[in-house]
Amino acid sequence: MTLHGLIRHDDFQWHLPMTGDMRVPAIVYGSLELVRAMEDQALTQLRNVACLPGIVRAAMAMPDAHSGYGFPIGGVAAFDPARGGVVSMGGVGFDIACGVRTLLTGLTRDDILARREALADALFHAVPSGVGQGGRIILKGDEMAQMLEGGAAWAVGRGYGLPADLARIEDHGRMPGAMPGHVSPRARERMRDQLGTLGGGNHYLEVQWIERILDADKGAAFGLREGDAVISIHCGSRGLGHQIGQDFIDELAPGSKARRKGKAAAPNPYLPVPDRELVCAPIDSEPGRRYLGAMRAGINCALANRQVITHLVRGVFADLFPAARLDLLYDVSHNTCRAERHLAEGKEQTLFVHRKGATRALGPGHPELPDTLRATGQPVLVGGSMGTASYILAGTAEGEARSFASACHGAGRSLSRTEARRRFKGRDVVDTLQHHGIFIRTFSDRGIAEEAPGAYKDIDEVIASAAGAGLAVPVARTHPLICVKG
DNA sequence: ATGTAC
Repeated sequence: MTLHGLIRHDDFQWHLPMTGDMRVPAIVYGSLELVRAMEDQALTQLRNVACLPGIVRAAMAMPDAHSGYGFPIGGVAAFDPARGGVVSMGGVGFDIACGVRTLLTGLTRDDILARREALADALFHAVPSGVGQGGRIILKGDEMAQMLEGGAAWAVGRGYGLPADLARIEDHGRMPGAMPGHVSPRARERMRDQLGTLGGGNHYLEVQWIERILDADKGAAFGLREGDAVISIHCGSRGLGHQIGQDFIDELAPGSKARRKGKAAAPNPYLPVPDRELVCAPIDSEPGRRYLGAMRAGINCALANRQVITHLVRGVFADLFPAARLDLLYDVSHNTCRAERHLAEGKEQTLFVHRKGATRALGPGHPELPDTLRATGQPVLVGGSMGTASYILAGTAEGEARSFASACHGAGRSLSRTEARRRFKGRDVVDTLQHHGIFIRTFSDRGIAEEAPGAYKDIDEVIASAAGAGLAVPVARTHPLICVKG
């Protein structure tokens, strides 16, 4: 059958054949229900991505995909630098290295319930949240450049967290190749007091309990037990990542800001692209290398941010649950472009994989995994919407082969922020969730309305699709107890 | 996502 021009390949995979300027086909992973509900604009964007130079195999959409800036959120695309492949700001996403990390607590749901009000208040107090909010750490002198260069490894060196944390972070907590010199003064200025802050939008700090283990062996290997409490932190590179993306779009998209200011727009030989929002530069070009260097600095910023927040959370638990030890399960970014080795067109090659609202999912045996995770595959952390379940999955060999080792990153929006604000009232949403035993702490009623569970797809359906497509295997389903929301 | 516009 066909839907939106997609041809059904099997229960969870749909193909968009090459038409017009497409250089490769497009693939959408998802159940009939999810694909039927997918916005036309997300599919148009996917088709546009398939037109970009140097794209390899296919433009892909994960089951949680929806429309974004240029690329769909939930989009995956890999480019070959040797064939004019590009890097795109819209393909990384504005919030560079936005991601999730999950901490084990060794505590049970009942332990948390006994101190729930105090814990919710203490976390809300300890971790600054909200749009534009700064924190108590001010980066001075060379510290900004060191943080952008060193990521979570820098943070651990400064006493924020434990050396053992680093093995449980992508790239061991530090993305190599960062070029802080290509991060604008304005981007740095925005970050000056934002390290260790959650931000707004869909970012959160949740205490969750494991209501179901879905794969006993992998669950045990991850240290997960039914009834235990875990902590999930979802945030990114705050104003810095956003400013990096904006700076490069302004530079590379003629006719945007530079022209408005009366300056000559920087000549960009790489445009036109099918959509101005897909503005990009060849990986092997001066601006491409500069953006990659700045973007990698943005990745380190997000890794450092989640590391510092972890330290703040540990401080809270040290007060309220002195016996608890908060071990890091894993930290994954879901807005990145990474150079990775993949088997494509019959040979192993280095490709630049954009994952925008998509999670890397390495299968068992992958050399980049730490020894402790080598046998199970990479933990794939998929955050649900506020008040709904989240999942922990594991990467698979099939996923490595099919989707450049990528899986979904969340529930995925089903309503725009504007539409969500129109339909829901923040106060009501908080009351309803409280009634269901989920404690929300926030400064922003408006943010709550935008993030209402009803504005998101059904996470269970998304996970069933990712699992059905073989992209990752579900290991545990968690449910929120406390949610600190920007 | 975002000092939700400079």
